[in-house]
Formats: sequence, C-alpha cells, structure tokens
Amino acid sequence: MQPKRGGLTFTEAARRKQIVAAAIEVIAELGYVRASFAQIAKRAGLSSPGLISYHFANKDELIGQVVAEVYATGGALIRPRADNVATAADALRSFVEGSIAFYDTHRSYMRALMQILNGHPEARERWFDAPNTSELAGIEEVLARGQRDGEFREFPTHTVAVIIRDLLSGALLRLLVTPDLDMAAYTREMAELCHFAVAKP
Amino acid sequence: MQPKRGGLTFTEAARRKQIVAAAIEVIAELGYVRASFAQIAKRAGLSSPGLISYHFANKDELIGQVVAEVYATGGALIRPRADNVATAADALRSFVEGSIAFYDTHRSYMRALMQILNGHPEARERWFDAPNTSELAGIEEVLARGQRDGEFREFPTHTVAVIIRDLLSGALLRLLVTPDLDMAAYTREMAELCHFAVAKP
Amino acid sequence: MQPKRGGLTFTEAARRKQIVAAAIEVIAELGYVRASFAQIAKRAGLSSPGLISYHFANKDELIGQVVAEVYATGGALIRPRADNVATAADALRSFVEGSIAFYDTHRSYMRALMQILNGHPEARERWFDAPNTSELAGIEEVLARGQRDGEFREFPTHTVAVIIRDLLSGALLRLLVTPDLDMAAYTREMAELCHFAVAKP
Amino acid sequence: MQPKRGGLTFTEAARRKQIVAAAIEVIAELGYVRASFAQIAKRAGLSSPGLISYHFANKDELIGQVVAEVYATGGALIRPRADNVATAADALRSFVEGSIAFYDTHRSYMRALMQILNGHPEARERWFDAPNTSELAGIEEVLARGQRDGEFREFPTHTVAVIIRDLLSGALLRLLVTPDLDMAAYTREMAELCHFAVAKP
DNA sequence: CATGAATGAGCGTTCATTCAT
DNA sequence: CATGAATGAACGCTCATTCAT
Repeated sequence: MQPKRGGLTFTEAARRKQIVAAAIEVIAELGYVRASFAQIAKRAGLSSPGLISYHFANKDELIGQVVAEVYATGGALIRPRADNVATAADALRSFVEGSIAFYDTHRSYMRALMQILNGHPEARERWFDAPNTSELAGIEEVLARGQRDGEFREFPTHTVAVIIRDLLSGALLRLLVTPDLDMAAYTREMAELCHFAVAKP
Repeated sequence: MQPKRGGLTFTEAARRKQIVAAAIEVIAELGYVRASFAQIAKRAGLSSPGLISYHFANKDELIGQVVAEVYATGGALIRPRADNVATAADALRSFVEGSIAFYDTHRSYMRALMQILNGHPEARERWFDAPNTSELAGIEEVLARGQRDGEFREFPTHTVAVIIRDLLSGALLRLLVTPDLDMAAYTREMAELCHFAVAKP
Repeated sequence: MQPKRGGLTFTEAARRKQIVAAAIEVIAELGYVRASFAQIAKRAGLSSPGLISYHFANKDELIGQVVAEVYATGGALIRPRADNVATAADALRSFVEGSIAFYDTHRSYMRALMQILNGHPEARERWFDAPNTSELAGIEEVLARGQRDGEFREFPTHTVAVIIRDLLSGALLRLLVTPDLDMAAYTREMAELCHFAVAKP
Repeated sequence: MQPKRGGLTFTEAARRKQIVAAAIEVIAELGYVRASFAQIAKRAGLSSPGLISYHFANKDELIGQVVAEVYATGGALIRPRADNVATAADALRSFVEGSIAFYDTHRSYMRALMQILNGHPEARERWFDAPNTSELAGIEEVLARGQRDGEFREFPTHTVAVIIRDLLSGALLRLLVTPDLDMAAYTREMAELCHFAVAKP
C-alpha cells in the first residue's frame, strides 16, 4: 500500500507534475496548436502519448492543470509582496512591479497561458474568467483603500482597475514579443505611469 | 487575354480578395486553429478547398495576405487623423483615440490578427515585426517632436513609445474580451493617461 | 460540369455504393466491432481510411446507409411476391417463404444487419424501429384481411403478427448459425406451421 | 496453504465468481463492445483492470466463463421441470414454458449471452455449438418419444426440433427488444403453437 | 495475492495539399 | 479557371495486457 496525497499515489502525483511541466514547455515553444500529446510525451520522456491519457481524463483536464499551475505559482509570488506594505500606493506599485517581475521570470509559463487563452475555444470561460475577476477585485480594493485613506484622487475605481489590469496585459505581450527588453527601465516607467494615473495631483 | 493588375487578371484579384475576406471572418469567429480551408471555402461560397490552394501558394501566403489587409486598412484610417493636427500632444491623442476607434469598429479584423499572431508559429517575424517597428518609429517621432517643441517633459522617447504602444495592446485585448465595454469612457481615460504620462507637469 | 443524381456526382454515388458494399462484406465477415474504416477501406481497395470520412459524414452515416441498402433490397424482393396473390393465406405463405428466401440468398446482408443491431448502441431506435413497425403492420393487415374473408380463425391479430415476425427472426438466426441447413425442408415446415397457427381448424 | 477446489483457493474461486457476475452485468448493460476490463473492474469494485488479467488468462477465458455460468444456471432451472412430467406433450410444453420463463427472469443473463454470441468472432464454435447440439438432442428425444407413444403425428423429428428451438430464439429476441411484452399471453400462444405443430390432428 | 503504472496498437476523424479533367 | 476526388499524416483517445513491487 503506497502512501497517498489526496487520493493520488506519490508516483501518480509526480508523473502528473512532470507531464504538466512538459506541457508548459511544449505549449510555450510550439504554441497550443502544435502541442500534441505526442510532442508533450516526447518532451517528458514518456514512451507513449497514451500514458498522458492514462494520467489525465482528457486534454482539457491537462490544460486546466497547466493553467492552475501557472496561476498558483503567480499568486504565491505576487500576493505576499503586496500584503507586506503599508500604504495603498505602495501596494499598487508592489502589485505592478511584482506582476511584471513574475512575467519576466516565468516567460514560458506566461507564454503557455497566452497560447491556451488564444488557442482553446472555451479557455476564457473555463479557466480565466474566475481568477481574472478576483484579481480585478483585488486591484479595485487597493484603489478604494487609497481613496479612503486620502492617498488617491477620486475616480471610478472599477474602470481604473480595468485599465491598470490592461496595462499589465500590454506589458506581458511586449515581454513575450521583445525578449531583450530593458526590464528595469520598462518596469520603472510602468510603475511611474500607474502612480501618476491614480495619485492626488 | 484579360487585362492584368500586377500580373493578376481581374477575376484572379477578385477571387483573392473574396477569399481573404472570408478568411478574416472565419479566423475571427472560429479562431486560427479551426479556420481550415474547408471552412473558409464554405464561407466564401467556393465549391472546393482546393480552389484556395489554386489561388494561394499555401496557407502561409493566405495568412500573410490577411495580415497585410488588416494593416493596410488600419493604416489608411489612423494615419491621416494624426497628420491633420497641429501639436504633438494632439497628434498623440489623435493616434491613441484613432487606434482604439479602429479596434472598436474592426473587431473581427483585430480578432483575426490576434489569432494569427498567437496561432502561427512564425507570425511575428514574418508579418508583424516590420509594421510594428514602423508604427513604433511613428510614435517615437511624435514624442521627440513634442519634446523639441517644449510640449512634453523629458523622458527616453523609445521606452515611452513602447509603453504607449503596449497600452494600446492592452486596450485591444480588453476590447476583444469584454465586448460590452463602455468605449467612450475607456477611450477618454486611456487618452488622459497617455497625456499625463508625457505632458510637462 | 458533371451530371448529378440528387446532388451527388456520378463518381460520388458510385464510390458511396462501393464503400457501402465493402462495409456489408466486412461487417458480415468480421463483425461490427472489427469493421473499422481501415478494414473497410482495404476491402474496397481504397488508399486510405480517410477517404471514407471524405464520402460519409461519420461512421453512423455509413452504417445507416448499410441498413437502408439491406432494407431496400429486401423490400424490393419480398413485397411484390405478396402483392400478386389472391387470398390472405397465400399472402402470408408468400411473405414467410419470401422472407426466408431473402435471408437465404442474402446471408451477408442479414449477418451485417444483425451485427449492426447488436453492436451499435443506438441501432434499434435509429434504423430498425421504424421499418420493423411498418413490417409488423403489414403482417397484421394480412391477418385482419384473412379474418374478414373468413379464411382465418379468430385471434388477436397484433399478438399473432408479433409471433410470426419472431418466427422469422428465429429462422434468420438459425440460417446464420447453421449454414448447411436443408432450406427447402425448413421453409416448408415453417410455412406449414404458420398456416396451422392461423387457419380455421 | 489454503484448501483448494480444483486447484483454486477459496479466495481465488470467489474472485472469479465476482468478476464473472460483474462481467454479465456490464455486458448486458453496455453491450459486448463497451464491456472493457476497466468497466468490469469498476463494477466489481476492483482496484485495477490488471486484476482481471491476473485471474483469467485472457479476455476469452473470462467470456467463456460467462457463457458457462449462464448455461449452467439455465440448465439447472429448465431441465428438472421437463423431467417431472408424464407425457411427451407435457414435457414439450414444460420445456417451452420453462425456457421462456427463464429468459424472462434472467434477462441480463440472456442479453449478455446474445451480446457475446454476436460480438465475439468465434463465440459460436467455442462456446455455443456444444450446448446447443445437446439441447437440440433433448428436444428431438422428446419428439421421438411422443411419436413412439402415439401422442405426436409423424414428422422428421430433427427438422421440427430445430424449428421449435428457433421459435424460442425468436421469443428471446422479442423479449429483449420489447421489455414490456405481455409475457403470460405470449407464452400461452407460443405453447399452443408448439402443441399444434406436433400433436396428432 | 493485489496493485497501479506502463505499453503500443488501433480507433474515427480532420487537415492542407495535389491533380486529372 | 474551376472542380471534386483523392491522399496520407497527424490528432486525441481507448484498449487488453504486462510487470515490478
């Protein structure tokens, strides 16, 4: 009898992690369309694509795990940064800088995420809407706090939260398209921009 | 012998336009992956997918024509707006508002473009890098003019041009994902943001 | 422009017939389960299983055509025999003898039919219930006519029609299981049995 | 060392029975094609399809055990009924009624049997021919006795035995296809029919 | 005895592309 | 110029079976 983790054997859990990692790499490099079970299995060193079907109910389950892994990793890195700060302005700056830093250090993760979002016909509703909404709510909360504390000027918090979220989307796209970008300069200017956008004049 | 346009007969040119238009629609609606020759042919009212192969060397040539068509249409609508203004600040605002307006009125064009950028393995190098570089140069030129004329504060024109370009990318993504967005408000805030980002305090 | 038959080209119609014929043979010989597109294509001399998908929307459409072909052939051979007789007793005998004769001369057709009925999860509702109901109605009509004309004794026509239909099912099973059966004797006895079952004592 | 039954330990024998029972249920419900080891294992509450391979040499051995189980159960219920009667006519009626009653009370058994007969490529020769021949001999014996005792009219006993056997096949098919059949009426008519078929006028 | 991980062949289907007519 | 038939590779997935533990 092997010990288990939430109904999964040790080896089962390890295999799943291994396959998810290989899937991320392959999707990031070849794109979602070309990320077939055959390619993923080859990357993971598996003998047969059928082994992936053995460990995941179907392709959607695997892709869902990929998305979950990316969001879990990102959340674990970005959220704490924003929690350990005093003012709302610092929280906002922390969130923006943390997000861009995460995008920078996890480019293949983010490339895979974008590929899935654009390649899978129901990706948004299935895996993205919920975390995006919650992320948006987090930004809006910080903005509202800043207004309550008198740090920020008056503006419709929801609309500005959306715009800040979109700034980061644009930054991510840039990062993926221009790999040799001067990250320090880019991050600094972007943080400044966000600051100007919300701070009291 | 029919009269020709650049080596193409009238009917040939018409057929190509028709196929490109159908391809844009299908890619925008079904995504790049599902935009098979069969689907495009059906949409264009053609009798056979083979006819597309007859008129285009291969799928890449067709996709390249789609990209070219989108950029040509966008350039024709956005550039004149920015040319007929006096100050650099007005040019910048005109460019930002014009871009978002174009995204808004040509959603299927832009959706197709994004699908191709994300779905085709070599889309960026082949079709996107050149027009993007030239667009970036245009923005940078306006920014430099603004600094020369004393309208804008000092900043590294290239980095800020990149950021402004990315703001628009983020806006485009938002537009495609949130179709019922309040465009007027969003555009206004975005333009303001760009203004704050570059204007002398 | 090729001439057409109901929207189908000559060659298209010919190919479909050829594939249906090959499917009947393969299903009869290997059983429904092993009757893969690969086997059918090999039997039909096609270069690729994909060609079957080219001519039929999916496997169900092909199987449906097989069933239709068998029923059409059977109906064309059995019905006229029963129409050209005077009395209900003769019609019944004609139907029974005709059915068994058809089963005998079209064993692979009937074996394929039985394989589909047993192998396809929704075969009965999709393709068999309707023709079976209509066949049953035909038998019942003959029985009712026999009673009206005073040839047959009184009995519940529906129940007896069902039993006669089941007699033929049993005969078909026998035929498929015992290929070297003495058909003449078997048919004679079966016809006698049906006669005894309904005739006035 | 555990005590054995024919080379099998107690647990071994119990496991085999359990697996055979699950196989019957699954084959009856899903059909032979979909009755995979995975489904049977799930139904039997086993942890792995591999366990079935462990207890049975291969799928054929399991299927053979299923057939044997059904025939054993049926023989144990039908034969005694026919043994405890005086006349051949009563024996025949008893056999017919007993068979239909068994079919009726063991529908999943019979459905599984039919699925195997139609789904397995060599089912008939391997598992069905022998018991069928012996059953046929039993019917023929009753018919011959009836003729010797002057109960039955003259007829070729073998052919009529075959036909009576086929009547039951037809009844079984009907039963499986029309679950809400009026069994009492159907059985009565069928028994009458058999009586008319053999009795002296 | 039992388990779960692994294997590799085969399934139906889609696809861009070719080619004779 | 246009057509429709054909091709063969690749896709996600299921299956009976094997085997180390």
